[in-house]
Amino acid sequence: MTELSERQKIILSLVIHEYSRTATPVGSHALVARYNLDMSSATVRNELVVLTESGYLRQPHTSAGRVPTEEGYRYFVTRLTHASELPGTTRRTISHQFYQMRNDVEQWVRLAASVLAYQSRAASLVTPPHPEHSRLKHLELIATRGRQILVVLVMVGGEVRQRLQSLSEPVTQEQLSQSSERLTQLFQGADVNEMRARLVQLQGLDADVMQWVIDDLLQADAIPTGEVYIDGLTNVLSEPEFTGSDEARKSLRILEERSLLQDLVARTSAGNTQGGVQVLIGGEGTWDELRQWSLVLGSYGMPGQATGTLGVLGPLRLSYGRAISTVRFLSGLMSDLMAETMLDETSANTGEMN
Amino acid sequence: MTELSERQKIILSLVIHEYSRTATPVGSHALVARYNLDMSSATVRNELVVLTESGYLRQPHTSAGRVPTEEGYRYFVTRLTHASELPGTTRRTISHQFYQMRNDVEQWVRLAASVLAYQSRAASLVTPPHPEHSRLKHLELIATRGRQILVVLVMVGGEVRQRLQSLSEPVTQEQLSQSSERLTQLFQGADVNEMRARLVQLQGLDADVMQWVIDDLLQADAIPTGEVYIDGLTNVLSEPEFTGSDEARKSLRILEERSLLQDLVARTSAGNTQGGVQVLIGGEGTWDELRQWSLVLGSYGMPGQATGTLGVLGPLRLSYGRAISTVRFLSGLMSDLMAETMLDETSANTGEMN
DNA sequence: ATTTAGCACTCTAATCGTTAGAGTGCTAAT
DNA sequence: ATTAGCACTCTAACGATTAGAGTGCTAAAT
Repeated sequence: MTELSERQKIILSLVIHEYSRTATPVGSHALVARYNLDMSSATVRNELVVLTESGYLRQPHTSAGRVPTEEGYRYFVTRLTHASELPGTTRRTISHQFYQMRNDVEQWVRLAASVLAYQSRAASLVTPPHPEHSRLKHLELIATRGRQILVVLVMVGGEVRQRLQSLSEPVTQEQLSQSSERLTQLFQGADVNEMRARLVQLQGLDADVMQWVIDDLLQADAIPTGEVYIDGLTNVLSEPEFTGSDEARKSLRILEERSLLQDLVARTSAGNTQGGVQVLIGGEGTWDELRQWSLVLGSYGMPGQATGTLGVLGPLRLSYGRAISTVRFLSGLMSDLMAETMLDETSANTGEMN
Repeated sequence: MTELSERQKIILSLVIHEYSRTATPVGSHALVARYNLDMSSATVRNELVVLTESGYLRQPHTSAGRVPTEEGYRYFVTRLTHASELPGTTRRTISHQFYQMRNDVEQWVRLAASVLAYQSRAASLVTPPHPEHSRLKHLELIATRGRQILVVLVMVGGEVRQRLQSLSEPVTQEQLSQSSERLTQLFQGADVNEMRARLVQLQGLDADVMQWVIDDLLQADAIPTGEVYIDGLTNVLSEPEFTGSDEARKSLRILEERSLLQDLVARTSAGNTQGGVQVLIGGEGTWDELRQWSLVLGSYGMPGQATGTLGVLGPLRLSYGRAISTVRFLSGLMSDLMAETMLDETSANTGEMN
């Protein structure tokens, strides 16, 4: 509501910090003792009353310490401008690990999930880069058996898609190779719309193939992203808030509700933002399943081309500073790395680059 | 130790069944009441003494009911010959779902994990099919930018591998295409050994490329399998044995120890076997991390070519009947489906088929 | 020779006061 | 404005008590 004094802000931060550590309500005495505050517990107590009345703190019961409310966390996160960076040595170590496997994007995803989970001491989730507007780079048709062929699509940006299809009648690898070459020539750099526009000019095998390709790409663009890698589950399962059976345990279901996560990841817009990083606290009133969770989300990749999402998932008393700085760092690192390893050579044509 | 009487076997089964249901020690009265046994609790009690002395049951404390020991489960599983099949309607539903997405092997894996978790009410794990002895079907080189090229390998069986590589000097797509065609001609149907043998005949770009291909395949064959899909975590997390914090919660770590799972999956040989399905109970003395878990493992695919593993992971009091029948059914279904969709057309050359 | 009824005994888990301690809010003094 | 002091509150821990489920044994019944 009303603006807080500087001292109140500090006390709020300390309460949040202490509660993050201990997961138990924090009282005035404990605060003064632990942080060597040069004021008395009574003074702190007075401030706590204000913070409680403002809705940033809450008392489980009359004679207990204070617990941050979702509002409290939000205020704290918004004010968290100084968002500490990761230490230099850590940054270098992580960069090094990524450079080690710069050839295998699939590996990045796992590495990112692992690093994120370790650094934030919470669960992490990472999606592979997903082309926002796929453009074809190369098309290859390969005979497998009888009337079955394998369609391999290489997209601009390096993504490879494959699909098995049945033809109405058998063809030779010879024919397939010719068709591949023809279609690659014709549709190189094209996106779905352009393909569809030019589809009418084709006939026979070529037309069939391009119809499949279009279907496949439409489907791929519609689904936000295939898989969500999750790591650090045990970090979060051992937190006290997820040991009680009823409400708490039910909320673990979100770890399996991939669809929910995809939904979430899709609209990385709601909630607090912190230097390119989104912070969702307690589901923000919208996602009921997330009432017990906080989510720090970032994205990586090249906007307009291929992007992925990465994030930290933990209890409300998540260590936001650490989570945010790690997400931000990885977000930048992976984006740089992507730009470096697979620069888009069609950008000249499309003019999408600035 | 000594052979059990028929009645003792029945009672053992009932104890296991009841304990599976309730997760609490089962006593003589409860057994008689619940299963309408036409004998008195005293008689049952006498038999329970025998079963306990034989090591199949155990008492948490003097005046408690009985709990099955690992030995007890093993005996029970071994004797479980009648291994009930899944009901016909269920089988048909599942088959239908698989046929729906017969084009996308990646989807099978997820579907299998989902079905397995649902049917067994436990966690499930499934690995994608992994070629045991990869043979090249088609090789494609694609220019990306400057000196970077994308190497796409299509293996016999349909697996597609991709890898980004840097050349020492730039080449045109023209050159790459020629090289692709040449190498595909030359190495079609070859496995790693044959590639290595014929590598010396090559030079320049071709030699470089084949060296990468060999490296990649060696690495791929060495790692048992890339990813292990897990589903149904919440099924297992809500079980009472995993709510206590100490020993129990620590054992959840195995869900993240992908390496352990891969190790396990690799040697599908130890432990009890039940019609092609492996049953590991309580780590079988070898895997300490699995002391609290049981694992029902099966494999699918075409032996000698590409196989994957699928299994159920749950507490010791897992519903073995259900788990085994589901694993067996899926194992067969997926094997059939694989054979059907991607028959190996080089088998004539290699003579590996019977 | 089994099977079973009966009974004394054991152990857990739930219930219920009791209490120590951490914390609050208020008032009066600094 | 801050703080010392104090009465008050509420939880969580502790201990004692008890209901109930279960056992093992003995003696009677089949």
